[in-house]
Amino acid sequence: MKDVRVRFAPSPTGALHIGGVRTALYNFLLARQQGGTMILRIEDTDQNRYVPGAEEYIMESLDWAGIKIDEGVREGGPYAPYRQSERKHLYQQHAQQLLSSGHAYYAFDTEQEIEALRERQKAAGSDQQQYSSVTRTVMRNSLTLSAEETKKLLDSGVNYVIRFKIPENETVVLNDLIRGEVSVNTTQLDDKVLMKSDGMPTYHLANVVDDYLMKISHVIRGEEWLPSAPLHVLLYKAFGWEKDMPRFAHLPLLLKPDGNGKLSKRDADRMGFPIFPLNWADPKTGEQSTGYKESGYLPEALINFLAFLGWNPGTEQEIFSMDELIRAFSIERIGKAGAKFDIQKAQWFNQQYLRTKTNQELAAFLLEQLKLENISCTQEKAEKICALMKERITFPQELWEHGKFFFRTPESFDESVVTKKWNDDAVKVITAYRDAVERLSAFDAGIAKETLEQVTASLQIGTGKILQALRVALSGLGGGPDLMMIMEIIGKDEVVSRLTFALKNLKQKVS
RNA sequence: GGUCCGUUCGUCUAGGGGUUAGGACACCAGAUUUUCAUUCUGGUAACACGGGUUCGAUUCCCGUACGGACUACCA
Repeated sequence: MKDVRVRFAPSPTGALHIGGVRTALYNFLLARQQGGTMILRIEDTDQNRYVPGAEEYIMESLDWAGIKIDEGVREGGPYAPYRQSERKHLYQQHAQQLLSSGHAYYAFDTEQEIEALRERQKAAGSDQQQYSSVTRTVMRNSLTLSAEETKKLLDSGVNYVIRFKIPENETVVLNDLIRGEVSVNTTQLDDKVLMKSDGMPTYHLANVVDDYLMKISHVIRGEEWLPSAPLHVLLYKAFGWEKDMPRFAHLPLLLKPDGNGKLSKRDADRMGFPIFPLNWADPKTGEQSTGYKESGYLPEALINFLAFLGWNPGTEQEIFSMDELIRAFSIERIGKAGAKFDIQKAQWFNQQYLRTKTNQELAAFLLEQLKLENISCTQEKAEKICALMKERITFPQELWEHGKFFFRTPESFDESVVTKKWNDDAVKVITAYRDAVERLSAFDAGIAKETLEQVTASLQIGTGKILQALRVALSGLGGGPDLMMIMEIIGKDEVVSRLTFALKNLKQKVS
């Protein structure tokens, strides 16, 4: 068996779509598992759609996701260059080869002429595509024109394209690793443009030439390519590369969470989740998009989630590290049907991965957030807070969002808790407790608790009755981590001052 | 319209000629947590439909329906 060489081949027309990340991932998993090579090829043959920065964005996104590239524009490699715009001469050369072997021809038709053809076909009620084995005989091309006329036209500098001459009435059989045998008759295929009038190849030519030249063993790509795969097979045949043709695997699509259809940026925006791995500012429209990274998703969680969208190991294990995925992955276990994108599942994975982080790792997130808020905090205190918050959050930013009270005296208090729990007993206990704490010389969670119990015992009021009131007085919230630990972290002085503040501000609530 | 691909709980899916059709997310309930979250336990919930083949089909075959992709000098 030949070496496994796979490629991820995005075109730099914007940010990398999340579906693209999954395609890259599957390629990467196969490569790593088989000790093969992962290639990143930039398919920038459409100059009109080129977006500056997109290429860098793609590479940064893959870096973040942990998808490592072995050969590519940045890494180099034995088959460089890896940017198609820099391989122009190769496509020219190969197109010439097809021309001389009779598998391709020049076509001089203008846009208007093609449009007219389309109209005629439509009027005739034909299902046939615009440029085919029957219609090419009535168009202006090197098949209908004499050699002299063709040469004259070529020399005159008029626009022309090179089209593939689809064989007549032949059944093309494709053996897809995921879908099995897919066959189509060539009468259904049209004479696709191979070389555009600007001298650039189309995807079809470039992809086949490059995959062959780069010795790609497996083409793993989205299902949207399935309809043109037979054309690619025909191209391999025309070049005489049939025996070196890569294996194909067409991945099921990622579908929108509700309704039907391919997952789009619109859907993501509408449902309020990211579609791109990293933040992206569209240089053309100026539109800003928030990425998975910036939304607080951990790369390992996203990867785990994505891996399971269309693939599963056949066991009941759900949590897989990249290494485990590499070991367990197989193309055979990729499903055929499209997978709806369920962001809730992604959140669950994130939560799972977040709690495997050490307090130290989590503290880094918190400290970073605090810096933005201009709040200083020691490493030790941050770690203590993280230990307390870890099991209660899904995203790292919630360390701050749900833990603001560790750093800021609450200015408002949860109304429903106040209404239900702020009563005479609570005021009595909290007043006495505040005074008792004030007299303390040492203070920690244990002492805080002991002191509280003494106070409630002497007032003959159940601790449980007033705990919620104490919590809302200290944090402003009705829920949260262990109250005694909160007090330990904010410290004695802060406890006293918060209680004083609450007592003063909530007094009027007592009925 | 045409071509191709697909269809198991709401979602991701396992399974496969005879199963109580399994798991996970989500949802609901109970327990624990004197709060909230976590955790634990339990629960609701699926083989698109119609014909075959077969002793038997959700599983194999053929249709139908539905859905999707493609149908550019875009990838």
